[in-house]
Amino acid sequence: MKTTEQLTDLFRERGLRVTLQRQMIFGLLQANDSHPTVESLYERAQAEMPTMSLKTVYQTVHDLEALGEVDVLDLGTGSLRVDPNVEDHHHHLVCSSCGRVRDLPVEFDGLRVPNRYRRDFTVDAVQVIFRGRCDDCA
Amino acid sequence: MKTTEQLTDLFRERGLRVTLQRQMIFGLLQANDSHPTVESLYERAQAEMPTMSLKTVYQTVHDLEALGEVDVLDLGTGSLRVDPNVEDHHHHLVCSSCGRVRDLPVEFDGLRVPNRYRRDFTVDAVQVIFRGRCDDCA
DNA sequence: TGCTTATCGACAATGATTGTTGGTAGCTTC
DNA sequence: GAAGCTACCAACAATCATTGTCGATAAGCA
Repeated sequence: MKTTEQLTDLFRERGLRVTLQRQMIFGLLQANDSHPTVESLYERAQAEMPTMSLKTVYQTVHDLEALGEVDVLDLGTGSLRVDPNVEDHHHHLVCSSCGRVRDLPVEFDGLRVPNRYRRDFTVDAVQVIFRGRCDDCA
Repeated sequence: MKTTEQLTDLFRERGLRVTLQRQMIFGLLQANDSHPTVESLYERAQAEMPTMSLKTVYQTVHDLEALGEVDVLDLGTGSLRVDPNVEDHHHHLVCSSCGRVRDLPVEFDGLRVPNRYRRDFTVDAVQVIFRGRCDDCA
């Protein structure tokens, strides 16, 4: 995703207002590869800004998603994960127990739907999820 | 998954009781490749057995899952999908709009997590989801 | 500086799934 | 075939993540 300054400009260009709350959320997501849940972003934000509301975090995350600055992933862990790395296409390794997520580079490119199975469908994305258990949970 | 008769035996072996409700659900899942939601199974069951409860469908589906007779999938469509095809490993093509699901054969076997990314993790499954739009939704 | 309106925070509502409970009915044993 | 044990049933309430509503506030523009 872009830097906080670039996001500020981008939001204003689109007629969106840049508030302290939003700037804090921008900051929490910068170079964050922990795939945080919305709830966990909220907790971290609230520690510094006690009036932050959960709704505001959801709202801002969805605004960022609409601008293509983050991916909001459902990895089957019960809640959505925010992934600010939209630059490098990658896959995910997920702990089935605690929900921890690790990014994986795409070393097996060319995953395609065989032609005869494409009928009636326009395919536009592949998501690969490896599931397992992290050492802390094993 | 096994036939209704085989499932009846299997349930009894495990000390589970086989009721009319469960047999009806077994029947609804036989050779069903539509990846139904629990809710849709419930609706179909209720049409023939008006007293069927949603809880019973959830319960039975989870019992079948525990016995390895169905997979319960979270494909990001908002509700769980029941997949009775546990025999042939396969992947899925999902319509982002209506949630329709099609099975895909595994033509790209050997998807592996590169060794250096496996540290601290024991990987035991891969899930590949192709996303797109079906013609009805396009 | 003042105005317009997007955003805020508080609260209630939704939808999918699970917990609880008294009564019922499968299965086993005799 | 009858009796008893207990898993299962259906109805209801509760939970969790997420979204809708709304009056008050403050961001950005003129």
